[in-house]
Amino acid sequence: MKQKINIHEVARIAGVSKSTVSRVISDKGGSVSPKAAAAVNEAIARLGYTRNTFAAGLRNARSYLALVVVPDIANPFWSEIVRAVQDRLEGEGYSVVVGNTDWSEDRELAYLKLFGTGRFDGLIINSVTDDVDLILEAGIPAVLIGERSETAQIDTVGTATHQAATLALQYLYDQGHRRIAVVTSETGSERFLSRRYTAYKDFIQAKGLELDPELVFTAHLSAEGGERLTRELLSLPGWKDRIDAVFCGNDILAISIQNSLRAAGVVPGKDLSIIGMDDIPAAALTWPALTTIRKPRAEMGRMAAELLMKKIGDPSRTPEKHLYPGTLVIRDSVAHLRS
Amino acid sequence: MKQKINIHEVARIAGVSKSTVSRVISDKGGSVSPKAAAAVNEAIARLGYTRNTFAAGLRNARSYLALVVVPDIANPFWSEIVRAVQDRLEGEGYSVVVGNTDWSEDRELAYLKLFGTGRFDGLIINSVTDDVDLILEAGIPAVLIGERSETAQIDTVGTATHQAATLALQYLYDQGHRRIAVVTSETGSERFLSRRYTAYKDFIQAKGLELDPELVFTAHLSAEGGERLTRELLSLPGWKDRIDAVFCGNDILAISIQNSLRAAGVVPGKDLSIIGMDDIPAAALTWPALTTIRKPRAEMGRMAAELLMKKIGDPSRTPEKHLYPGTLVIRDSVAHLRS
DNA sequence: CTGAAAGCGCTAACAA
DNA sequence: TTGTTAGCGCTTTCAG
Repeated sequence: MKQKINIHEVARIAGVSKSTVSRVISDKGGSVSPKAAAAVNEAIARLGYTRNTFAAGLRNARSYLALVVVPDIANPFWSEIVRAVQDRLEGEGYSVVVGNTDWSEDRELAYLKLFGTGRFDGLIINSVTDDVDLILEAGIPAVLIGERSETAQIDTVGTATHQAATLALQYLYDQGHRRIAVVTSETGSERFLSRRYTAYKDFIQAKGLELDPELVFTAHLSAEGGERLTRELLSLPGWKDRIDAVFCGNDILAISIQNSLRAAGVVPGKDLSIIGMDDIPAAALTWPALTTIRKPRAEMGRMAAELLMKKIGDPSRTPEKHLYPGTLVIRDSVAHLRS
Repeated sequence: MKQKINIHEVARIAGVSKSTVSRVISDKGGSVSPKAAAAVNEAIARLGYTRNTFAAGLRNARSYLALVVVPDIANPFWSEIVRAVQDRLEGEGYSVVVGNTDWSEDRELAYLKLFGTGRFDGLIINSVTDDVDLILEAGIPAVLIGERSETAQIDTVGTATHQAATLALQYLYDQGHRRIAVVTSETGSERFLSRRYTAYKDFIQAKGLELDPELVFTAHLSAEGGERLTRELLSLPGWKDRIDAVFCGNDILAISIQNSLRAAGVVPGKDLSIIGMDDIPAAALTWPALTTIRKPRAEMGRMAAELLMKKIGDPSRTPEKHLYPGTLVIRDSVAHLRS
């Protein structure tokens, strides 16, 4: 891509100066006569000129590049959010780099370091460590995805975890389940764990049920985590009489548990009810189809992108927090008990 | 991120000239005395200096940014390849931008256009359109993933589709299957379709079987495509006597077909055998677990990254073509027939 | 509304 | 082995 055509060449063809060309291409509203603008645009079109991002970046310290860091890009929940971010940001002239942490703090730190090289204008992140201070100190224009941090200092897009969890639990309850196990993330911050757990505890109490600590599990929110958890669950003495439903941290986990259960001769949705969270596409394809809580992924991604644009445009802006409610998607993985 | 610390400042602290600092940080092997190098490195560490990529890019027309374009990032097959590319390239000081085409030619073209803005040094792509000419003409340093193009003009990493397909078909044959349906991609180039189809045709002929055109299906290689295909398949008059196995274009499709079949009361792996291709993680988790052909994803991604680095380093290099063989992974989705 | 001119931070000749 | 110097292409005062 030998690119000899630069702003100077465009100016020459259009019969104006470099400055005028610059004013036209950087739509900052610099005053240019319609005639001059037209001439420039024509020259640009004719030459197939594209502005050199390095030179521009060197001047305005803008890379038009955003970094999005998620824990698991192979999980459709995240890939759809990333997609939404991409769609929105690309419309804004931005490119998006996707980072995958695999729930690893080290990888997350590596991405934060990569950000430090000054290549990116902004960051959208679902933090594993939840180390907001690091981001705040570095003065990085960032948007958090996930309702983890309590900080009001930083723009956040998330789901109302407590509401969503309660929704799931209430449905299980309505179907006659009373002995409900809960599985939360084994990675992630204490705070995060406690949010889902808090909803669980609150619910148990509100219904006047008894909280059995052995019914509170943690797992890696992945297919492998589901297999491991199932083994753990089935090895609980007398589990059949102690558990009639499992509320899972996400769909990937829920589906994996379903499969593992069936492999062990337990029929999910009949012998044991399963409810997930996220409503990834696969949830509708499993056997039985998974009952779960849907989160508005596209909307969340779009909003995250939106907030980032605003933040980059005005770094001193007061941060906003957008929490979206979950909705119940009823399928076949929860049995109806007449208790 | 006010970054006042530049090469000049480093030079001042280290007591050398800007050039010397530049020589140290761009490890091109410019001759620098150990003593000077040490002083520079110390100054860099002390000031927390990171080189301004725009300025550097402006000089050497290098962005240290690579674009990877795949058809479906939510498919673990692709996300693992991307991961491998990332791992390799990040070690080289590169960042990776991931593009998702959704099998859409328009989106692919949009990414090619994005590349044209000069932001990227290189491209790794699984082309939907297979429009290699466009890439070639633009003189883009690129590596193709997938065995589609016949061109020897461009570096390519892929799987030996014919070999892999034959492996699958032979296994079905060995298990006693004689009426084998095949499903290839409905999108993608004619050439691509014909490659898998050719293997099928060759196999049928080699075994002296009769080719039934109605057993040749095309589908979108996705979960939705699988549902649709299953309906199509089950509506084939007398399918029970005409098909005893289905060879699928990829695992996502195969799994979806399994689920759809079961929903229709047909037991996969018993009433109808299914064999996939890719060996994505989910293949081991389905019910029944999917028999499939494994492709060396990580190795392929690593090699693609490798080739791209070489190409960027020396654009006039003769392109290489690396085709990896598939291996059979036997699980439970293929019945053993005593015919 | 437009043009001239001064760099942004870095690298690569070229000299020393 | 080192330092000096001239830009890379663009934006942005500052005059006009």
